Amino acid sequence: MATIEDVARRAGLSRTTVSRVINEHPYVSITKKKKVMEAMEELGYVPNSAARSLRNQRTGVIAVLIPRVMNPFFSQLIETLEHAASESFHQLIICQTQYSAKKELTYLNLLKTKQVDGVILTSAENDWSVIEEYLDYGPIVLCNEFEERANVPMVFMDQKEAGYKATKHLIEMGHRKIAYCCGRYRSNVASAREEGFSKALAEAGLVFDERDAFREAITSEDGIDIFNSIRTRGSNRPTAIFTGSDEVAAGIVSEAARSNWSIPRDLAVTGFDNQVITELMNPRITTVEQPVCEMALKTMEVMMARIRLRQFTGREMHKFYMKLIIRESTKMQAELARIPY
Amino acid sequence: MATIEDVARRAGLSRTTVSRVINEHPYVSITKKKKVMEAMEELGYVPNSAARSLRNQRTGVIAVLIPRVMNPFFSQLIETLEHAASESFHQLIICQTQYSAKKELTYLNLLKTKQVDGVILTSAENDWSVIEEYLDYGPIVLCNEFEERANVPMVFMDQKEAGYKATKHLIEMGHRKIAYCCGRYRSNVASAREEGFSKALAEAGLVFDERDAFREAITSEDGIDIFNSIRTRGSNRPTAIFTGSDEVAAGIVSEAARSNWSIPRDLAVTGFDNQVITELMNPRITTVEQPVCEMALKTMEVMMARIRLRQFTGREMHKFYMKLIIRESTKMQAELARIPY
DNA sequence: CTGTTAGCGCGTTCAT
DNA sequence: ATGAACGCGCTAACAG
Repeated sequence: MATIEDVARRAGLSRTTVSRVINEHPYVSITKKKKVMEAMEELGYVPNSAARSLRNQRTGVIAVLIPRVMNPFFSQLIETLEHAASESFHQLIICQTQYSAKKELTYLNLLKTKQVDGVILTSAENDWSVIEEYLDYGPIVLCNEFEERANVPMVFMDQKEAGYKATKHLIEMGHRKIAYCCGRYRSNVASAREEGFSKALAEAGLVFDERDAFREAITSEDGIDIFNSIRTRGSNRPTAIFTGSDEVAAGIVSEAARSNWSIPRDLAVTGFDNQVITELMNPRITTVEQPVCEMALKTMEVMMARIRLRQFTGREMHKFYMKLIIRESTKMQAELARIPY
Repeated sequence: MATIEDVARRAGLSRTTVSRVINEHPYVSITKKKKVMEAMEELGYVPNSAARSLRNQRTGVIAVLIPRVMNPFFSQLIETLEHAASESFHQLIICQTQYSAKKELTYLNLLKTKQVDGVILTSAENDWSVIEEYLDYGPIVLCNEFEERANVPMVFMDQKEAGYKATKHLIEMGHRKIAYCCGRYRSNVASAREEGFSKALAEAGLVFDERDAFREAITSEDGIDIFNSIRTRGSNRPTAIFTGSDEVAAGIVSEAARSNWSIPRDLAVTGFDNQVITELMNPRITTVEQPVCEMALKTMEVMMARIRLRQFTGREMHKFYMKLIIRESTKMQAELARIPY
């Protein structure tokens, strides 16, 4: 491996001059600059990043913590985050917490060990008081996740509004008994959605039956189970279900078809995230679209600012809003056709 | 930030002793070891990884290059790879090439800059002759991708067999005119599948009509387009289609339902990868299952060996085999029911 | 404009 | 069993 020293010798100059060329410093004569470039070329020289990090006290790397890459919402987020990062000449490293608090801490340690300049947290597994301590070592930005007590930037969607509007839509479609379904219980995201759901119900004078709550639904298989538990229930079944995940919704729709239920007639279903699968199912699934790209861009913008200013603490809220996409899983085709566009 | 020096002072010992404790070196008395541990605890000391990398000439990080995290085949691969890496006390960094040759080179440069100890390549975008040069800087292991000329370890599935067996299944179901569909043209993976496809056709005395070839199909939307191009073709339509992607297959099945075609009666469809969606579509989709976990484990095992031995070149083939999963998109439900299990 | 020098934090001889 | 000293490769004063 060629080092900066080798390049300097070959060019007949000092390390400093070579370093200046690398870092596009002014005050280097054209001729010497050219000499250095040639030497670098000939030796196939590339700066050693560990040495640079050590010297500069920064790595140019940002960690994004997500639960799992297989979750399409998060992988879509990553797509945009990465693009934005490279625009700012930073690299992204993607860390999967697998919903494990311990793994999350392992990755937060990247800040301590100086392997990354900042951490983007999309779904906190640990209590905020635990996470907060890492702010001594670098900036943390919450994206998607939010936390009342947190003294850091937060970029998130109004989840309460999402729960509210989707549920209100179901009510407008004539449903009076609506089931609720979300992923892990203790997430702020889930509880905000539930608030919105309850608010819509309350406004319509409806009651929320705890038997209609499913709070551990993540996969399409969970959706299948939920459908069957509804189907086999004798009387007093819900006629609609709000879900916090397109995959779960797809599982419900799929299993409903196999049981010869007609959707939305026998059961109306809403999903969440507007993933590809919602358009492939039959009927297509009504869903909540999140402004993922805008959120990702804002997140990176805020992160860059924090890194630049070395300002790790300080609350900052950036709220985004959803869009309800109405399809056949909640509205009869005939009704949809009547909508002018 | 506390450094090793701070810890040494606090413990009233030398840096060397502290370093020995950190690296679990023998020849440190119990008492002093305890003292060091205490000092580290009190100061919240964490070793600086840049300094360690610089000194040790290794980072403990491995890069995995994949086209996109949103592709479920690759994200599943990553799940297992990451698990295996952490078992070997290594970290994984996930790099998306976005099918861009230029981006791929950017990431291969991580080897040159010593940011990673090795690179796992799952889908090569550049010609092998270009990639080969990076072998001067660290080990490269091909996983999923393969390349006749490559002098590195390759872990892959027999794609030709997959194309052959899936196609043979369609022939056994009575089809005589079968369409072929794959992703990007110039991939070795795709061409091996096509070889198998052609072989099955040839054995049955069937001809491969170029009008039945679709070679740019990646997304479910591509599947929709393909279905419509088949549907609107007047006569001489294929009665079955082999695809190299479950998403494309799902697009076809979905659009077929909307056009009131009956699958598999009007068109039989096979997918690839056994993704969740194949079980959610109606009918469920026949597909090829790859031994993803086994391949990931072998890949990491081989990578660790190469890193340990500092042996970057040397061909090594690890071939794995597929499993055909037959469902209703190729076989009438009545027929499937007759299969004993 | 250019070179000399002094660390960044750590691990490892080589002494003792 | 412990410590002193060197250098991994790079950049930023400082001096010219």
